[in-house]
Amino acid sequence: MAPEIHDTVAGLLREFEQRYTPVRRRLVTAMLAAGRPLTAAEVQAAARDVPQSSVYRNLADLEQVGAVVRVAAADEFTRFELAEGLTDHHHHLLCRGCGKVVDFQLPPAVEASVARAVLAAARRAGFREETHRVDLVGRCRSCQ
Amino acid sequence: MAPEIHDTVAGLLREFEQRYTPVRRRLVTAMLAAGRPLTAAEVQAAARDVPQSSVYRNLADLEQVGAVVRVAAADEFTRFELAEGLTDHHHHLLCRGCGKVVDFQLPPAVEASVARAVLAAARRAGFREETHRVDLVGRCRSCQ
DNA sequence: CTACTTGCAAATGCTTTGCAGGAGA
DNA sequence: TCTCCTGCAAAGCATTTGCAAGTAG
Repeated sequence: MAPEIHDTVAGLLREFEQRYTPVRRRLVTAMLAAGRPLTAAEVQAAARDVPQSSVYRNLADLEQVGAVVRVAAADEFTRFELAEGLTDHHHHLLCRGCGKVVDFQLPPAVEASVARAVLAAARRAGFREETHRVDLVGRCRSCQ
Repeated sequence: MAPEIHDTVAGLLREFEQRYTPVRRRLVTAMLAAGRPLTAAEVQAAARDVPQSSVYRNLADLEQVGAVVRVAAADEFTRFELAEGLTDHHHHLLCRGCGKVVDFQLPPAVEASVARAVLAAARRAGFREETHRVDLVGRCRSCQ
C-alpha cells in the first residue's frame, strides 16, 4: 500500500513541477505511519533531522498540491494528515484536555445521510462543497 | 429573548464569582446580534471602545464559564459564538476562500442518527462526548 | 476594603519568510 | 545552468499576560 501512496504524492507534486524529495518522503512516511493527524512538532519528531522550517514549508507545499490537509483540533496546534484519496474518508475524535486526535468512521448509512444533508445545506447557502467534517469534541480516557 | 440570554450569562458568571460587567454585556450583545461566529477582531469592531486585550480576556472568561465557545474555521482566525443552551444546536459552513462562517442545521432525523453514531464511536475509543461538530468546508458564492 | 476588571504595553509562541548555498534534471 | 529545494536566522502576527489603576459589592 505504501508504494502506491508515494507514487500518488510524487504525481501530485509533478503536476505542479515540484519534486518528491527525500525530505518530503520522510514527512509523508511519518504521517502514513501515524494513522492520525500530527502536529508540526510531531511530524518533525518522527522525521528526524528535518529542521522546523523545512517541516512547515514542505507541509505547506504538500498541502498546496493536495497531498496533505490541515486539521483543526481542540487545542492551539494545527495538525496535518494525508488527504483523502491517499487515505480513506474518516472523521475525528478531539480531546479537549490534551488535544489528542483519533480517527473514526461513521457507519456507511449514517455517512451517506450526512453527506446528503450537508450538501443540501451548502446548496441552499450558495456554498460549493469541498469536503465535510464530523468531529466529536470531548475528553479521552486519560483526561476525564 | 435577549433578556433571558443576558440573565443566563450573568448566572453562569455568578457561579464562578465573576461579574456581568458592561464590557462583557457588550461582547455578548455583539455575538447575539451577529448570529454567526465572529473573530476577535469582529467582536471588537462590534463592541466599540473595548480594547483588544479586554476582548480576548473576556471572551476567554466567558468561555470558561460556558457562555461562549471557540469555533475553528478554515482560516487562521479563531472565532467565537454563544454556547449551546444560549442558542440552538447548529453546524457551520466554512469558506476556504475568505474564512466566512455560516450557521446551518441538519434535518432532525439526520441530526439524531449522527448524534447516535458519534456517541457510539466515542464510547468505543474511550472518549466522553462533550459536543460534536458537523462542518462543511468549501467555497462561498463570492469565492468560487 | 477586598476581590474582580480594565487597559496599556510588552511578551509569548506557533508559523512564515528572506537569503545564500546545494542539488536534481 | 536553470529551477527547485534546504537550512539558518529573523520576522510576523494572533493571542496572552504583567502590572498598576479602577470599580463593584
